[in-house]
Amino acid sequence: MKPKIIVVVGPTASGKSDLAVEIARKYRKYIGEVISADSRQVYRGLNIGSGKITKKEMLGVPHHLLDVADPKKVFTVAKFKKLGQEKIAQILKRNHLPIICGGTGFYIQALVDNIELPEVDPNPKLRKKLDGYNTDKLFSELQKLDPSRAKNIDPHNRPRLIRAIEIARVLGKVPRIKQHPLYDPLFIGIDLDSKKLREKIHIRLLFRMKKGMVQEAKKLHTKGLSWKRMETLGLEYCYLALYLQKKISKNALLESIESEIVKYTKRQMTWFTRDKRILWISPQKKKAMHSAIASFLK
RNA sequence: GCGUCGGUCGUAUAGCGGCAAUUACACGAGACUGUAAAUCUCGCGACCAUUGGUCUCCGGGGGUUCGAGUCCCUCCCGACGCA
Repeated sequence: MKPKIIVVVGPTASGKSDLAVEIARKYRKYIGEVISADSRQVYRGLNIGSGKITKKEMLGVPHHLLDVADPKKVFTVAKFKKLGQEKIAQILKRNHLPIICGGTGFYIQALVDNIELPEVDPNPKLRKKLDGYNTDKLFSELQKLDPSRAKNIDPHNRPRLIRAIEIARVLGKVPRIKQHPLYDPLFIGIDLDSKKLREKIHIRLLFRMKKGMVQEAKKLHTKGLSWKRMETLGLEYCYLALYLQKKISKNALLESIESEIVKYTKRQMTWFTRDKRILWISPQKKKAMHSAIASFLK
């Protein structure tokens, strides 16, 4: 029997963190510990802007994989998967219940389904060279190395083409993706209608501005995070970086962040709705959710 | 009142006689093998359809032309300049 875990998913601002804490505290027999699955909350110092849960909001529930990386360096799915598996093992050893909670679909898939990622380290030299090629050339290069991968890959997506070539160079080809799940997951998805979600996004944004999101970004920069790097972090940090460099106005800052977040939630939903295991729960139907969890844990 | 420039698909913009009409944003749908808040694809007048077809479109009205966002006349609206 595989160990049981709970997975809480949903778009940004839907209230995942609170729900995870609630679940962690609800079942006395199973003491819950939360593992965050968020590609930005892993970084130290990205707090308000990434919507990281505060100590107070944790209500004593242990949280893992927050603040485990230096924002100056690139964190990856592979690292996340490794750390996540370690954390889950530790939690299970204590006889506690792991609750994975986050909005980064790829991270969740990697960890929960234990997908086998090709063990090929990034090769900066090769990447630099390949970056000089035009996209058609990258594609034909991959076709030569691994025709079957070339068939499935998006021929316009340069970063993916480069990574595929990088792998094929070392392994001869890009291995077919395999998964060997280690856990028995129950997926809970937070189901909010888009109007309600937009409202929450708006209110939350204003709240975070008040809490000092701009100052946070400024501080990150004085501590050595380059504007360029901050821009690649996306959403709020991207526009905060532009704003602090005086490239956009305050109005543009707020408008851009808000509309980018809305777009991001759509991309998240595109990912999540593909996973038929997810039990979608609207906030009014929490009772049904809890009874589903209770019977799952039996 | 005179003069100049301009009014194009939600917004901004291209177009200078063969056009359902460029590009960007917004919007919608979707993909996802180590940057995943990233990266990328498709659609965006309507209706049918397999390639394709039919209709309606560029401020209003009229005209020239086989054919008009595109040229001419006129009217309406806006910006700027001169009064």
